[in-house]
Amino acid sequence: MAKRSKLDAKKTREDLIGAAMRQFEQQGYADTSINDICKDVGITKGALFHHFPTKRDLFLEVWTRLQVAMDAEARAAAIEARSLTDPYSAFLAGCGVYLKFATRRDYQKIVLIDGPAILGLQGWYESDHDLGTQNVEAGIRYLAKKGIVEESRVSALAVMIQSALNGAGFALARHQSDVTPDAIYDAFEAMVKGLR
Amino acid sequence: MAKRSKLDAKKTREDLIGAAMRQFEQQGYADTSINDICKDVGITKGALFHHFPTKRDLFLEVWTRLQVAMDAEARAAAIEARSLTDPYSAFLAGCGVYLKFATRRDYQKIVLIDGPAILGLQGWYESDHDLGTQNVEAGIRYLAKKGIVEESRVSALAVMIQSALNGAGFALARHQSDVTPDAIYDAFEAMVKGLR
DNA sequence: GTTTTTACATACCAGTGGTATGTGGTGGGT
DNA sequence: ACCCACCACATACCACTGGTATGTAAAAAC
Repeated sequence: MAKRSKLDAKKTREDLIGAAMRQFEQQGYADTSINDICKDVGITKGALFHHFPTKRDLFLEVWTRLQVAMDAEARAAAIEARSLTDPYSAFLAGCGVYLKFATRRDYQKIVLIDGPAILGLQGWYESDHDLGTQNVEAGIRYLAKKGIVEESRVSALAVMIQSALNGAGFALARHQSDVTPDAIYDAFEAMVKGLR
Repeated sequence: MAKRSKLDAKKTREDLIGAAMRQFEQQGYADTSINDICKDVGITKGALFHHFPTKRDLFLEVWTRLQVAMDAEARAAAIEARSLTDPYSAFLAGCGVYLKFATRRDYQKIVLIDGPAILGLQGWYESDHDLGTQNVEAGIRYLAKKGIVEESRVSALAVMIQSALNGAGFALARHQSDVTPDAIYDAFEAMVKGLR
């Protein structure tokens, strides 16, 4: 046992998050046991509970990592598109990134499916104020400033459009014959275009 | 112990479902223990596992009850509105009923939040084919027949609009100042009207 | 009237998340 | 150079969980 330095502690913490990320994605939160995660990392429960006071806290960390990754990518895409083309397609670009994440297995299982059940609706929206909502709402608010949608509808549209993208992600993950990525993009554009 | 007839068995079964419904709503699936439900009903675990082979099956029964109730109400509202006015407002009437359910605490907690985590995406859609999706899709398909939306977009629009209504229900439940029922209805109409 | 089935109760199990405590190495203060 | 508080773990233990195996008395079937 030569590992006691602070640097090694940081590493074990990251290992824990990594192992938890994998197992939460593959088996879900409920079917992932603390012991399994520890065995995966090669430590004992004492270590895990030293880094994370509860299983929920570990999950929250994993959840946050995914949200932050999504946020960064969406923000970058929106900013880039915004400077190149019109605000409308900039908004669509941001939505495209979010939709991409909503199709990913890990994002689905951890953020969209287990997230609400573990963190609760309160925690879901309180924890970092749900970066997904923030992004979509920022995009719509931008459209409102440009006069494309009505100011009073921004908040309501934001929650609905974000949810719509979530549902689209789920539908795509199911690989139903008539719900293809193209069909989703097409229908989404048709739905959003009507706002003008 | 005079209760052994089939009639009494039916009653205990209903009692179990009722108690489970309440506790699943108030404490969530994970924080509701089999023992608590049994204590509530006044029986032992042996009886519960006689009626439901697993905790998940009991949850599925509760989940189904809610879905069936929603389906009946939505179907009735849509049919009534359809015979009175145009297909478009008939569709809106059905969506209104679904939105009403999406705002209810029990429907939120059991069907929308815990449902996906417990049943999984597969089970969510397989169990009775998700009556919510069925209803929304039927409405949109009806609109397509009337030439109001494009036939090819029906499935994609269905999943997205249903999800949008879910998100709207959650937003309404949070009582945010700028997301009022009126704002939601207004924005939803604006979003759907654009499809024509 | 006997047998089978139903509707429970009882006793028990492995595994769970969580806690209390122990312990050896590390790093900062002097 | 020494000391000691603290840190990063390990160990041992806990109440409780969902689930099972078995028992049992009443009801239904024949």
